[in-house]
Amino acid sequence: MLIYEHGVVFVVNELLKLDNQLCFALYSANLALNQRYRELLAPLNITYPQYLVMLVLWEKDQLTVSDIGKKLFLESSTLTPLLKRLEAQHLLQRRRSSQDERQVLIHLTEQGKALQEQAEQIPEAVLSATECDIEQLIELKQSLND
Amino acid sequence: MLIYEHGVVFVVNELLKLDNQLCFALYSANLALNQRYRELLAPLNITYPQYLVMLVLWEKDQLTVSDIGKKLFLESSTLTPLLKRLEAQHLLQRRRSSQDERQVLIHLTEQGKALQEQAEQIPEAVLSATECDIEQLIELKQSLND
DNA sequence: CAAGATTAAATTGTGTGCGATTTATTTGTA
DNA sequence: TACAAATAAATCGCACACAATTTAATCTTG
Repeated sequence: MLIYEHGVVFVVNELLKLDNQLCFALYSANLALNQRYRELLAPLNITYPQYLVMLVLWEKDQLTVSDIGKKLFLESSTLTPLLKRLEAQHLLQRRRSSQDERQVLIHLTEQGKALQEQAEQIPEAVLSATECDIEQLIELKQSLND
Repeated sequence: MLIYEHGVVFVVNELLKLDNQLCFALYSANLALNQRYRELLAPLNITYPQYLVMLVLWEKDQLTVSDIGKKLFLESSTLTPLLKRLEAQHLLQRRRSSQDERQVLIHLTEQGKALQEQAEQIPEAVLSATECDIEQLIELKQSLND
């Protein structure tokens, strides 16, 4: 900013432009991802966030709302209604913990467990098919979560 | 799937796992992005999608709703209410085209134009600051938009 | 043990997003 | 020129997503 002032300003502007493009790429990639999963999950009658919750529960059952929230970076204000919808579909049940009545334990129903097999038969991978650089995105996500 | 059946199944499973991780990385990176922009844009009193619309209009004014939709991959059902909110903030105006009364032309107000300078003074870049691989994500976005 | 602090979910209000449909206008064509 | 098809926005219903607040239970500390 001292001698090469114009140059520095230019570089900063270019960086901002690139940054905008980059963030927009992420934003619109996410839109496309949702679109893709909407079709893919239509036979299961669940949305992508609901699918994520099911993935978490298939991995480990009997979690609390905030356990799930920590794993998925979601607030109870998002999860509570979402979980109620999954409960309405008989995929899981919500029950107050007897140890700590503040907590609500989420556990899969038989139907919820059965859905896993159906989900595994969803044919193709969504992103891997596009043969993109994989590790980099995961690193990107890591650095975003700072 | 013929001779190395178990091996293939394993590879497919691993691919699906990786795919889930990758999509989740994208999903949660997008959550983090929104979070970051929420803070950044708080002084301007606009959301990230609203900011994207303003970016498009700063680049080229007098676009129709579907012009903006094509650039941002958004439907009129998303844009119409969003544009009404920006109009309510006096950042733009909506006017039926006289050439084609079906179209609605969006044009910036003086206040909307003035916001650009304020936006440029938003200090740092959001993503570039994390020094991630940049080209790769843009490529990823390209392949997602197939 | 009682009162305030903390914690876990739920609730409320606002703003995306999109599929499906509707309304109004324009285009195409018989 | 009339009338069906196509197009552009808008509307409606549903599902996230989160900030701010509320409710209920538990913990802490005097």
